[in-house]
Amino acid sequence: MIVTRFAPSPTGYLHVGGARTALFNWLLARKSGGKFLLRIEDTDMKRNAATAADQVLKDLKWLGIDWDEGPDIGGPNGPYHQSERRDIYDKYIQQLIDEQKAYYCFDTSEELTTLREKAEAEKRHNLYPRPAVFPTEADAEKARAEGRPVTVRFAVPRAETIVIEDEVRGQVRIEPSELSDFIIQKSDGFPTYHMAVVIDDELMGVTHVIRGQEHLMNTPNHQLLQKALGFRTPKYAHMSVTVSDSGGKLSKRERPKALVAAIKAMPDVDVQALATAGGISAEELELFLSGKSVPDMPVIDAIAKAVGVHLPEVNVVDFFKSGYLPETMVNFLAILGWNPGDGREIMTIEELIAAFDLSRVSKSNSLFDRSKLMSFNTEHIKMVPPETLVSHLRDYLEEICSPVAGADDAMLKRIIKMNDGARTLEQIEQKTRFAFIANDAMTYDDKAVKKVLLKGNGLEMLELVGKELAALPELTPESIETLLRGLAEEKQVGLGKVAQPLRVAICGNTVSPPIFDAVDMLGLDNTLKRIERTLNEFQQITD
RNA sequence: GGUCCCAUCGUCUAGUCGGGCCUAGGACACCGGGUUUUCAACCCGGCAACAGGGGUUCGAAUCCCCUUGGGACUACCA
Repeated sequence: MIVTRFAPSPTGYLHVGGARTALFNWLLARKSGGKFLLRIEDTDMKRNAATAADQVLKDLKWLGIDWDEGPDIGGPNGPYHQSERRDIYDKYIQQLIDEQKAYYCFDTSEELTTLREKAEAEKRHNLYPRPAVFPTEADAEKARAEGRPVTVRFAVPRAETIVIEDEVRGQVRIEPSELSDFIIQKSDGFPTYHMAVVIDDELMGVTHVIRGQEHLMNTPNHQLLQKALGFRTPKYAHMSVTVSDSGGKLSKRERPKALVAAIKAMPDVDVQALATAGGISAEELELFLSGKSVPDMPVIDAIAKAVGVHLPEVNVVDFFKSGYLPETMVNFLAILGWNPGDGREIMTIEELIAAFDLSRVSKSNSLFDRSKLMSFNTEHIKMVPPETLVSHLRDYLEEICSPVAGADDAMLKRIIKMNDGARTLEQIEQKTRFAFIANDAMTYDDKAVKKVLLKGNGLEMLELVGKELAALPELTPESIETLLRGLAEEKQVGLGKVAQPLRVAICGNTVSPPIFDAVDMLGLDNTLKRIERTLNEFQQITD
């Protein structure tokens, strides 16, 4: 049976690169009827954030990726937090030391830095100088007593060429003479990633490791460790990196970077106001702007909102908040560096599972193309079953605290129907919120007012429309249509001349659902009030 | 610098393993036109690529070599 896993370190929100790795592992497991496990790699005590692991689970669930064993549901091979597996790792580390396959080291980090700099200056590979005779347990005790850091290094066997049989890259050969003795246990007693991953994958029965290309050069170390411990070597597949359209690897740093750039491009910046918006002090904001520190994501989001800039999405939640569907994300991430081979691109999750195949994973890096993502989202909004879309829209509206969240399911269904052809849930929300805010809370878009109301006889037309609407015996989308069309014909103008002033009067801008629906949704009373308010507000300007 | 990986339209890619079916196909973006009460959506059309140089071969996008370009790694991070 195929067993795959996703093993994030809980350092923050799940970003799209991680989501893609998780997805490929998940697809392979689901396709083959195997198992997919989740493991939290929290051996770095300095970097762990308590809530971050929960957020990653939440993001995976939103995407529809589920797991058969994991930290929240347990399983036969737990615990699934590496921090809770110390005794297991200790046992194997001791075994390697006893067998003279690993040895104690007592270097300080300063000494290691010196070693590294020396190698760099001499333009050679930084190989750790292995002692001829390994220190004993007594030596380690003594070092500990003296307060020196004690680590354990793996003595890399310098024998035959290491061959990685990679499912996507084919055979990759590495000479062991290039490999330095690497640390398997840190001075705080925790294993390093290399040690923990090898032990856990063995004990958890993992058969296929799909991970990012950045791990390719770690694989010889892992294979050597497996051999030394008498473990199996799972099948490996190293996926290409996803690069950003702003250049370089798609990384979490992109959002803060974009925000700093946007703020610096502003002519005058009220630092205090922005700091308040983000909930931090002006000093903290200054540090951020000068590149000396990076605040947490909620702070970044809040400031971006205050500034009014759209930051590039990189975390899974960012896409949620921008109105993308999980179905879109899964489809797009799957198609990034993989294809079913028959020309299909827009696919449901079920279709992806059925078609997935490691042999069709691409070797070259791919760029995260946001406009293609947008197009995928448009397609999925059309494809998804209506009930699913209603539930996605509700989740979205609640997440962004939209006034539209007050609508019931029937209303949401109607909103969706009116917004046929929308590209994102965000667009739907923006086009619909006019009907869910108080009449006097509505704001007018300057350009729209100038173009539609102040130029030509827009206000005159609006006044006329208002009078006719007030006299309408029954308000339905049909009756409004009849009225407006009749009016346009009577005045010998296009429907736009009649509809646009009305649109600006009730929505404040030129973007709205079809005007007949918009009026019907707002109701006659509110429509007339907004027309009156608009006339009052702008009539004197034209005089 | 060293080790390793990669290289087809602007972008994602099909075709590469098992050379001829490739005057290189699709999708997104872009441009032009149509439809239209706004924004979208939708329909029709168009632009556009085998990184360069050597080989091998009757024949190369496909096999080999070199160059160039891009990327990953080079931590007591994972």
